[in-house]
Amino acid sequence: MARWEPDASGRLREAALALFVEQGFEKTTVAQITERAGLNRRTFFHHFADKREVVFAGQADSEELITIEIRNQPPGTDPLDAAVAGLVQAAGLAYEQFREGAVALGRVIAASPELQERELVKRAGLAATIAAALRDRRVPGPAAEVAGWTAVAIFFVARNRWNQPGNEHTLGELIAATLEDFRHATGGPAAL
Amino acid sequence: MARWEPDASGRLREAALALFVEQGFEKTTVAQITERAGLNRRTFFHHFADKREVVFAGQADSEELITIEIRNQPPGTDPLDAAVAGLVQAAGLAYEQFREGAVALGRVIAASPELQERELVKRAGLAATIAAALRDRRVPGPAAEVAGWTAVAIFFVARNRWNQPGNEHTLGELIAATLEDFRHATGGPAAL
DNA sequence: GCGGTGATTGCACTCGGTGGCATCACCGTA
DNA sequence: TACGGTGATGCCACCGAGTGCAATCACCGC
Repeated sequence: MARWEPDASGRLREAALALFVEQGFEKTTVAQITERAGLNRRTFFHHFADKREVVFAGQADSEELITIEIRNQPPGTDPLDAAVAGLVQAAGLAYEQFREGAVALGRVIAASPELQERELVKRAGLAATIAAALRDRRVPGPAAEVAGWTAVAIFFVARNRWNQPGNEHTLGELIAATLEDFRHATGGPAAL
Repeated sequence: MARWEPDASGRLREAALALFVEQGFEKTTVAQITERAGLNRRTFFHHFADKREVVFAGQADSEELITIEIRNQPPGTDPLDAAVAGLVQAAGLAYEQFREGAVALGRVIAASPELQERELVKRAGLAATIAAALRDRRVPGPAAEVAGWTAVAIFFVARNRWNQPGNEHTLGELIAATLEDFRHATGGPAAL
């Protein structure tokens, strides 16, 4: 018989998310979380680097997947298309399943400046990953970095559209549509 | 005769930046800052919302300037060109003067994850400002948001090039060059 | 000289996060 | 069966950021 109930990390996460939904992120203390999970405050910090991390720990690290997908695009593919293809790939695995959970989490994050900060850090990491993958495809450094941020922006704009109440499309479709919108607006009549 | 030395806010900022350069952001406590400035710890938080804010308080709020400049672009101008024109305008005023100070500050920020987080928040605000200005020009919402982030990325990639040791160009020139790099890479041979 | 206003101060408090160490379950091995 | 290693958990003391509240003081207008 185990001295401790199993899956401490999972219990902490569950308790934390429930409390964040109930009373918001800032008003929830780590002590409350560990109390609900039946664990010690110190134990929380053995599983999560800080209070914010428990929110983002759930999402799979799809960065490697994205890198591979970008690398596998046919040579000569436009960098933005390649980057977006990588994101579509990752979106299929990580997002399409649990719309409900994602919406609840999104609300928690949207209500907390602290969590939005952390989300921006994640986005920056994603943009850097994409930029590195594009550089491997011989895209010049500055263009690769800008394209990385553009692809990330497309992804999150699409995710917001996907989270909208009346939405019927898949995330992949919305990513493609957002890329198209951007190209149409900026590559369009005036430029070139 | 004044009971207090004047310009408490300026003295705090000066003391803080000096200490951040000397020993880094995380290893500097607010107590050290106020001690050097000859003020009380509590007073620090009357002038700055938090420890990070003292780093960013210096930079002028050029967001209004950017909005106006974007609004003044000739009708039919490509959204990215309009956004970048706004940034070039702001860059001229805020950056071109003090290369040295900017470089030192850049190093402090680059060495501190906490400060980079805050910088990302500022960038997000900038992107939102640009997106709003573009929507005023009847650019559709999603495209405006993506273009906002792209313009911000162009700006900061250019700023990094501008901060590079051997650089001889102005920030404005580098912004234009980075936009050109991006367009060449992604609007180029494969697309369209 | 007097009252109002705003900047500064002092104090006590909460909370996030860390360091160090003890405890205990579990596992492989002798 | 005993033993030692490993990793998860618990406990305690501590630091530093940030807040709430009230007191103090300079300055300004009257």
